[in-house]
Amino acid sequence: MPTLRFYNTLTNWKEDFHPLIPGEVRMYTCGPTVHDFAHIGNFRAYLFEDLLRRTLKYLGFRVIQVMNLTDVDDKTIRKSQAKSMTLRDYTAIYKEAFFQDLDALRIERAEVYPAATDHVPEMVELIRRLVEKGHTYEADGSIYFRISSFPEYGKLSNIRADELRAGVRVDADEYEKEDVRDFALWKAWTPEDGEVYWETALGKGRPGWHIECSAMAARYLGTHFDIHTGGVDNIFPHHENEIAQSVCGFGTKFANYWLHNAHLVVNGEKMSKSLGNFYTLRDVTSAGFSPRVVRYFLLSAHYRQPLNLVYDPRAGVTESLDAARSALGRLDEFRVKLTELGRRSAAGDLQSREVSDLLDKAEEALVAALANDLDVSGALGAVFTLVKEGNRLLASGEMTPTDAVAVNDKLQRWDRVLGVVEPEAETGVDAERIEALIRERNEARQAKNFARADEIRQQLLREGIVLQDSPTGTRWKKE
RNA sequence: GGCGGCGUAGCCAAGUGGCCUAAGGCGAAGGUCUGCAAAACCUUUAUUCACCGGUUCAAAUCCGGUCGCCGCCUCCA
Repeated sequence: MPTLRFYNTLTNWKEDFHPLIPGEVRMYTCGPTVHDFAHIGNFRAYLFEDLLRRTLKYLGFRVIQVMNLTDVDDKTIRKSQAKSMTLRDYTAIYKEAFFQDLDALRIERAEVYPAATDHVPEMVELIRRLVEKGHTYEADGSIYFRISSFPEYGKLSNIRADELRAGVRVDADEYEKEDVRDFALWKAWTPEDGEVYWETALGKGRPGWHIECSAMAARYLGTHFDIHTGGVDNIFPHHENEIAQSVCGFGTKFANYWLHNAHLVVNGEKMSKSLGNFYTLRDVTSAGFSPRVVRYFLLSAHYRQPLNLVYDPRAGVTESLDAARSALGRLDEFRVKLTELGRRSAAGDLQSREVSDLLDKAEEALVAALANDLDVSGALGAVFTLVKEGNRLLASGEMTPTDAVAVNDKLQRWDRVLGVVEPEAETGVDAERIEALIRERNEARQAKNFARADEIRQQLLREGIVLQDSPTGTRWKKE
């Protein structure tokens, strides 16, 4: 097995990975704030984390992943109030939608999805520890973390107090903070919070945003664990603050490796509602692209590289997703041929030397790429090199039925880490009727009645069914 | 202004000291095959890695500088 290496934001270096407990990886991944549908840029982050956990498992590690659900913050409170709903009812809608999207995108479930509102006692306990150790101060009933009490503050992001851009707004209602980087651990209740509050030892109020991750990570992973991930935008202040809270509160180290994914950009611009280039998974699937195509696209570039989605459906521009769909189509065609040939294999048949060498080399290339800081482009390169070589052997007749089974098995095995090989289940298609029409067409072709044959081809084409004749029979697929 | 990332073919995108006269995908051109149509296969599509210096026997890869792009700088993955 090649050495597994990750780029660690903490050290700005690609490092060899060594988990705290051999063979086991504990990771915390920042999850969604459930006040709206997640957009496909958000899913790039969750897909990166999915690739990370699948890669670790593929390489033989046991993985314990925790992803938080942030179901209380200013925005969420405001939006639920606007709908006259309780916080719980309101966030339930988006929690459900989030899990539907995860399933559609074939994102493996984490081991635990703790919701912030279910862990207030743990947060209160951590804040209490921070108060005891003198890392906090109180102002108007709210409790703030005092940055100056933690000399290591800024190590992750390399941001120093004197480097913060001068003149940038300091929220008017936070004038009482001693340092602009100080942040709220506990927010005292205000009338705008309405029904949203907890009566605790700290008073009536609600937790600050950062504290949930420190508290829930400790609860499910321990205070010192292996990997923490999130989008680059979280480096400062969120992750910096998590480190401060956890290290000061628990007195242990926090995460050993920090991995951050770059953003998805759309036509070279940041995705935002105001620019009108803001897309949810629902938007893209209703434009005719399957979640599998979206998964392939979002996964295809290295996670630390900004990924550009060339997409403007109103102008008919769908380049990126078209390319992804074509590439998957090529893979699907290959697998159909392998399956057809594989059916003729018999027990005791030998695999050819050439194919087994090809598979060994491909496996080596795939694993080496993934172990190198999740170089998924390199891994897909290995997949398509196998497709290309395999097609060559198929065309020249050098591939035996047993070889075909072996190649197909290999692709299926790889799908455990890639999650893009299996085609989407066809829905709304009457396969028996189509096959009956294909039989009729082939009889017509035998009888040289090509007019009838073409008629059937056209009829099916109107339904979006494409026929492909081959020496071994006629295949069909939905376009 | 500070911090971080990045600039590789028409487009997307790997490769971070020698196997690179640079993977893979999309697109394009020619050919083989084919009742039609497609797929597949073969060939072609970067002697070059933003630019300029330097280190080295050897650089897309390391160092310095220049130009350009993106992100973060208080709650956005």
